[in-house]
Amino acid sequence: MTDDRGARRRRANGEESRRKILDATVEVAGERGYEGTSIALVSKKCGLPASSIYWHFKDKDELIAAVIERSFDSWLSALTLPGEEHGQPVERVTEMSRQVAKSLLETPEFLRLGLMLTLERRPEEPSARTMFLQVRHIAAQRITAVIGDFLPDLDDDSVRLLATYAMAGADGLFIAKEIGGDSVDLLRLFELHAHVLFAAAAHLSAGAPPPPGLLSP
Amino acid sequence: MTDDRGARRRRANGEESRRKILDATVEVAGERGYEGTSIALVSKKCGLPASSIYWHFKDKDELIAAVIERSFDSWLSALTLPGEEHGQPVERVTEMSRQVAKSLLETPEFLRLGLMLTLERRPEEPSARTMFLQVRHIAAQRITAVIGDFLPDLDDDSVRLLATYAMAGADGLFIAKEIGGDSVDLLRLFELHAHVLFAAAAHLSAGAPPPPGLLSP
Amino acid sequence: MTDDRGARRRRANGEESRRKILDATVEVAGERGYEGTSIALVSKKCGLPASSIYWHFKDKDELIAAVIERSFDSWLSALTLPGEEHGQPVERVTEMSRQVAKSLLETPEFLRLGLMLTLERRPEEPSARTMFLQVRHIAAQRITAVIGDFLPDLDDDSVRLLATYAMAGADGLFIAKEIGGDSVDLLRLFELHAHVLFAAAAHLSAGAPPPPGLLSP
Amino acid sequence: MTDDRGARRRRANGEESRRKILDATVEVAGERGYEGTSIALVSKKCGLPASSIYWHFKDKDELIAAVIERSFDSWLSALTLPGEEHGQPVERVTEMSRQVAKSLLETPEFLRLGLMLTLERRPEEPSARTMFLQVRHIAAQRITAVIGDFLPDLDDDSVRLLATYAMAGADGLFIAKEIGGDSVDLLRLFELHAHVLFAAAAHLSAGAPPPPGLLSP
DNA sequence: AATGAATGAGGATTCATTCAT
DNA sequence: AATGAATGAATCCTCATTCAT
Repeated sequence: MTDDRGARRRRANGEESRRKILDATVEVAGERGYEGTSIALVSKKCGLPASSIYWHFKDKDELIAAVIERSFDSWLSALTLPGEEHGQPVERVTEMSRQVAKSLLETPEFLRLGLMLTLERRPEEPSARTMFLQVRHIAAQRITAVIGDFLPDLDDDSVRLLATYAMAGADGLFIAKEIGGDSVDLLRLFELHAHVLFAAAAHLSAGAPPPPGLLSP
Repeated sequence: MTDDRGARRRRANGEESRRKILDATVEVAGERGYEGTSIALVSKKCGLPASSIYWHFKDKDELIAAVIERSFDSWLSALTLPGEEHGQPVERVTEMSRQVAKSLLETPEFLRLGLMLTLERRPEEPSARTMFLQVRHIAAQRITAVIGDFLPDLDDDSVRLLATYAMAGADGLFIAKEIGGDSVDLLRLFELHAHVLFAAAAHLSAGAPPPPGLLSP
Repeated sequence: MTDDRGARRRRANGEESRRKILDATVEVAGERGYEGTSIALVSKKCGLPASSIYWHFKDKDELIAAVIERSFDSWLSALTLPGEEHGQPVERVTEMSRQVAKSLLETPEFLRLGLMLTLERRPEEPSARTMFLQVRHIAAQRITAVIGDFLPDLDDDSVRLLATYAMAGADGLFIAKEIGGDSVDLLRLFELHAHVLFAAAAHLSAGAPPPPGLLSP
Repeated sequence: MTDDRGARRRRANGEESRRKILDATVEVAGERGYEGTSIALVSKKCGLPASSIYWHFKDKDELIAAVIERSFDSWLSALTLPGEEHGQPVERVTEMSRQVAKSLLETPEFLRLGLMLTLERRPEEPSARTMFLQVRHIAAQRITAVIGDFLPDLDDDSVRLLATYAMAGADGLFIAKEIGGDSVDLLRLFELHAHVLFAAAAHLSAGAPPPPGLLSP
């Protein structure tokens, strides 16, 4: 049995190698961004020679795009959103926020790398960046759907605005956590964010000048 | 006279060269981040040879730190905050938000580069990153002061939480604008953000007073 | 029956694969020479994985040698030389020239690749080069034979010189065509070459100091 | 004095370095062609690190183009063509041929590399190839001029044909020498070539006047 | 008869930086 | 105050080839 393992080690195993490469790449790219990710470093981290990486991925760009894709998938699946059947809006949105906060605490590489790619404005858009914007678009659509569901009276424009604001808050809070470290209570901030979204919704549906103090108890 | 002029010229050129280098660097670094900024590219953009850049700046790290510093200064000076004497809280905060939104639209390189540096988690913290965190800390203190001023009843913890939330919103909205481009109405979003901050304040001050120490580790 | 067909199919595929590889290699090597021909490129062109190429050919050197060999064969067979029985020398040589010109127009890869290999002076003579020199030697012998046949009075040295000159002309004209493209009338040039060979023969048989002006009308 | 030399060695000397690089490159490229010429090999031959080569030349392509240009110049200047004032046509052309033969024996790298580039048909024409074709075009014009001078009665088409034939002969004989080595008497072959050109001229001017337009497509 | 996977060596080129002038 | 030239380390990527299946 143990002998077998030794043999297996020597045997080519594409699937596993691919996984090892991706694992190493998330780690490196999540720390250092697109340019900072060198094939040599990934190679060292995953134990495979650089040329083997090129067997599995056309080039660095495709490698990082693959990382984004996989990270998003695993991040999404880590997000066990509450069913739609129970609970009141406030509680459900709060629960969602909590889920997102937790997932960002557990797998921060996905968003960190994605935001780094987003902020880069290089001439030749790397496909990794495009990939992130795509998966982000998917997330945005989900949020829009949820908001439209919860607040059926809101016009489309306001729904979109609210969705943008919701995502922006998540991005910003994530960054705050990255900077502040342990001194930042991400869960509480996300709770606040959830609460506040209702205020925003009220503000938007009430139309211009929302009566101040409406939201305070 | 002519000698004097020649001398002045030469000295002036020194400063002009420095400026040209910094100008080129904001452009490049704002597009490509820390690693993506190469001395050769900066050299090509500013027309001066690479070795001249090293006459003005010790190394790449110091160059980018200088860029951050200068960008922050010019960003701050573009921020003509309203005096504290007039207006109601709501209006004043709204006006502040508008100012910030406008400044981010005008000089986005500062925050873009800063956030890129922030997200990078490289082993040897470049002083450019540290520089950004410092200037960001200054900004955070100002916001905290303003909030404490407006809402004197709020406990310190809540003020800090609110300040964090305020900055996070700004960061997130900036990113949303970077991604969405013209389809994102940054001014309106910042207005919403201002409103929302009051709701958050209300939530924090009225809601079950947060157990002290919850936020600090 | 069906089994048989399956078996035959499989065996036939072996040969077909070999052919596909050779086809791809002529194309690539005719364009880029020995060094410029990469197994990866050939693999992409023929659709078979690189390792399959190594099943059919020991290494790159042998692959290109095989290409040379096959190209020479097909070039030779495209060369329907006139029988020795009929016609006068002038006409027969002219016809030969025409044939050679036509064959070079139809399958230029053979000579192009061959000349590329010839001009390369690398330390370790690749067997591909040797192969070309061998087949070239065969061609040279044929020409020598033909010349000796036509001009029995010529001494061996002069025959060899003439043969060399004949081949050199063919090579040079081929190159001229490669450079000049459509603006070069290869057929007419080869006709001229044939004519001129007789003048050369006359010059050589007349012995040293050829009477100047003998050839002018 | 000797000390000075030691110091000079350490001192940067662009002109000399450039020359050393070019010298090394002719040697390598003349032997191995475009693809076979590696920057590492050139670096080793000239003693300068690879990165220094990139200070003097944008890339490999430009380096080899520069080699072609310089080689052609030095080849041309090695060609001490006889003055036009004295001698009979036959002798003058014979002398010219001898000069060309000698120059090709002395500096064969120029034509060898040039022909190698010529034969390559890669998609992205390297500028080195273009450069060779340009200098070759200059040479062709000179030959055309000389022929037109010597044989004023010849129509333009025939002059061009003859010039093409003359150059083709030179190319072919050069290749014959490359293949045959010492067994090939290049000087005698070039003498033969000179003679033959007169025969060709006679053939063209006396023979049925070529139908005009025959050569143009 | 074929191929997916692996691999070390080497390819061209760019990097940040230095140094003599 | 500036710069032409140099340099070693690193960059991404391709090379020819092998091997287990």
